[in-house]
Amino acid sequence: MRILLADDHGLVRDTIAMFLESAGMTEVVTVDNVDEAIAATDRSGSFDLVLLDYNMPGMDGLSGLARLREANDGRPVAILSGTASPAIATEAIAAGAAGFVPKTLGAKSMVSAIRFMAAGEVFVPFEFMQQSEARTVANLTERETEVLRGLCEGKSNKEIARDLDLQEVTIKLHVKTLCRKLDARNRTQAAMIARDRKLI
Amino acid sequence: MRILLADDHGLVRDTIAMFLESAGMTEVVTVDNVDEAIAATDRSGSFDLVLLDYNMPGMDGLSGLARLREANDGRPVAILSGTASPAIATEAIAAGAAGFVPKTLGAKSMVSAIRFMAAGEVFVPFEFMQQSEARTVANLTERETEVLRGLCEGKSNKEIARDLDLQEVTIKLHVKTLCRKLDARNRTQAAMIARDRKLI
DNA sequence: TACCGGCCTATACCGACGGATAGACCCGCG
DNA sequence: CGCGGGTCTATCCGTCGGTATAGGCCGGTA
Repeated sequence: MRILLADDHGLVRDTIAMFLESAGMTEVVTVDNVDEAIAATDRSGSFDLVLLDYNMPGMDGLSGLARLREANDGRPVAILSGTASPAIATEAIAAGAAGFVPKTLGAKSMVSAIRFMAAGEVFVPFEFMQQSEARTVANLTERETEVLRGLCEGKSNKEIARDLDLQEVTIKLHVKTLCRKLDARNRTQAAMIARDRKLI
Repeated sequence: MRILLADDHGLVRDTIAMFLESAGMTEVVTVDNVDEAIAATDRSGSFDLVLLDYNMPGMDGLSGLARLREANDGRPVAILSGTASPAIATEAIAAGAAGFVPKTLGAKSMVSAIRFMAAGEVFVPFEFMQQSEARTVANLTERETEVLRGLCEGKSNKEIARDLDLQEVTIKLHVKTLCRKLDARNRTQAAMIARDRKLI
């Protein structure tokens, strides 16, 4: 199996390459930027799999991915990254990546993943995607989060007041401060924002 | 690599087993129910990977998974299914499954997946999880979905009316029917339900 | 001690929302 | 043709939500 590995961190690149060769990959070509990667495909034909570091000279977000996909004649191109988020992984897949390999993956697992992607399947580690995406907590007090929970359940101020054993006016107050903190214009938008940012 | 394959469909079971053996698995034991699977682990020790069909005598949801996990000394046990939903897959992983293999997976990919899981990683096919989960559409008219979209953006009736070039009263009407159709008590709950059921 | 911030309560106002009812238009279908 | 469903509009009314102002309580801190 012929692999092209593009990563600008020399140490990472070389150790991965050595491991892949010892795992039985017939040829592992390494480069340290996108342009060289394209040159490599021109020189020696398309690879069974191309691994691209997400943070690398010339990548420019996902446009480097598109260029390599074209250069590799539509055969699988995957993204490799130590830092990227699940959202970026999803974008990459949507943009046609064959998979997403976080550098936290174990070496043996990486080999299996590479075989998997070379077979034409899409690979993304499950536990990586389950990461709950930063959860940008907006400095809410305990009361406010309780009220926000009620909002997200579509309750009225009166109901929330009853549930928390408070007065309705108090809930109104909290809702107002919640709207200010979350930059929402009303309770509905506050609830939607809360769900988006997963701070329920 | 020693594999235990438990599936009550004889044809599926035998073809998968033959393919796995031809792919270099040293030993593939096949059984057709949970009890026999446990007996197999007792007889010949733990396996590198156990594959359990989700719909099989004795499975009883995910309790069969728990029994096999114990019987296999904590080594990987994965779920195999042709029908189960992404939600069930997520549950299975949460319950300690090593992965989830839909029967739509290609044979070569399945072998890679098995190697991956045997290496201790959690495997779930990305495109399988992306399936947008039924999208239980609640028979909404075109207008209603437009209004619902506005609701989900936290807009007021007046704003929605302006955007759709209608009168505010009309929006009120649609909001009311939306609440009835979605079984919501107010706009906020309607918006949350819409998001949950992914019908925006 | 005095002060501050988080929390709770109260009163009051106004606009928005939710519900009911009713009339009108257009279009497809039996 | 009549009928029903979807759509838009209108009026009315009660409730709820959002804002403002003002004050009391409590725990931590300068």
